Amino acid sequence: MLNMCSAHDDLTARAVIRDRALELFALHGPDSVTVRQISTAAGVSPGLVIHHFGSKERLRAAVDAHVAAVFDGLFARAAAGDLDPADGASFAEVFLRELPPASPVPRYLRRLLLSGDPAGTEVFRRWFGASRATADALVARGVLAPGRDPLVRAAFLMVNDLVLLLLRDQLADVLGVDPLGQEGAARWADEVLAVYRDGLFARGTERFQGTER
Amino acid sequence: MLNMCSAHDDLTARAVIRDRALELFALHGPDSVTVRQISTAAGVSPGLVIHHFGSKERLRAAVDAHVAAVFDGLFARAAAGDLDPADGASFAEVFLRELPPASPVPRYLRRLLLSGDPAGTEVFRRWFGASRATADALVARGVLAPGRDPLVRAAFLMVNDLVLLLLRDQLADVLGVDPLGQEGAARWADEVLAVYRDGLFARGTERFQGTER
DNA sequence: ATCTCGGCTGAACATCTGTTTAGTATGCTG
DNA sequence: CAGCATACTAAACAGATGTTCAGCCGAGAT
Repeated sequence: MLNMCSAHDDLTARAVIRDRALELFALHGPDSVTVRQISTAAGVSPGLVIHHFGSKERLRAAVDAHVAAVFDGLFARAAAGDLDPADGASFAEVFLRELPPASPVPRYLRRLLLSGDPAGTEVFRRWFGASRATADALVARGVLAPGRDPLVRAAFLMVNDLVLLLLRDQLADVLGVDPLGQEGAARWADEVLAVYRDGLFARGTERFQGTER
Repeated sequence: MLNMCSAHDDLTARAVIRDRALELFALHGPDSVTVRQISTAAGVSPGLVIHHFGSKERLRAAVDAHVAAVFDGLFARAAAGDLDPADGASFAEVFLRELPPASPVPRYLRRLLLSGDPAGTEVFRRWFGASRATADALVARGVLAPGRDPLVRAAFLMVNDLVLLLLRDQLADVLGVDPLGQEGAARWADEVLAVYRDGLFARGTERFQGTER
């Protein structure tokens, strides 16, 4: 099984520091994490962290770049058709399945997107580009209706997907089931597809949709 | 001089400190903001901040409570039908219209939700409760179809709305227009309503829209 | 063998952190 | 009036923070 933790050699202390920093940053936010916490988590001295990255800020930038690279890889594989969308066809789900179960990357992405960091904006742009591309493809194949405002429609579909990553914990709280887990994802996809298929409003024809899945 | 500490805020230094802290917390995150920054922003000494709130952590809690109270007020007014949903019927839009244009509250809410703070979870719960109530009401009036999974459907509708607050900046970036501004909100609501009405998939009956590509 | 060099450490550095303390001014109450 | 409580400040405190520095260690080159 291939791991996307690093392109080349992996066990170098530099990479260990970066990975531990990623985890801690994702969990508590970069500002609340100290160099000493990172260094002890990586089993090295605080000085070595600075020695390798120059400063805490540059370490943060390196982690940003690393996460962006992970997403680049995922987008590239998605564009190459390497990842089968399966049913549901949700980027978020596919990505989550592609990463290790306890990967800190999604959590870090939340921080990246909601903090307004340029690196987060860049990932968002790329994600949107991919979303738009697949939407266009589905429209070309006659599956999706383009709508009057394809740009906005693509954005709408994308954030409907992305929001599962962002609000996963809160949704799990009120729903009582993890919307990205086994059962929750099924229920969520079911309902979303129902809306996408039949719309939201009560129709004159009584709601009787025999189409079971 | 002014009266002593009272829950009913006005120009008391305590309230000023709280408000400046809210702004700074919303902008940079509570962990990156120092007591001294807050005190100079409020025009007081660092000691006074501690004198009034006991500690920085308790100040943060006070700000959380204040934001929660603001939302409580909005929810109460919404429940009382005091806010007209207008068209589009988006909670996020209505709330944003109700707050001062440069209010730090939405930005603070983002942090609250992403940080997993209990206060954020509480606001989310309340928001979901309100969402579910209005959804139920619309179903009872025969406007909305309940769907097979009303809980999930209500959550879906709610986060479709909430995501505009969370990703406003990123969406504005890729769309080229603020989705909560004048023009952007209209375009967004148009497209969302179209999906909610007609669904997403190309129907047998072709709708001719053909201008693009 | 020596030399060198990069990974690495331990202790120190200056600065910044939240908080405390001592003290002042002012208004309220007896 | 004295007495007291409150809003507030200036200065200091202990500890944490990011960073620097002198030096150790082991491997590869000469």
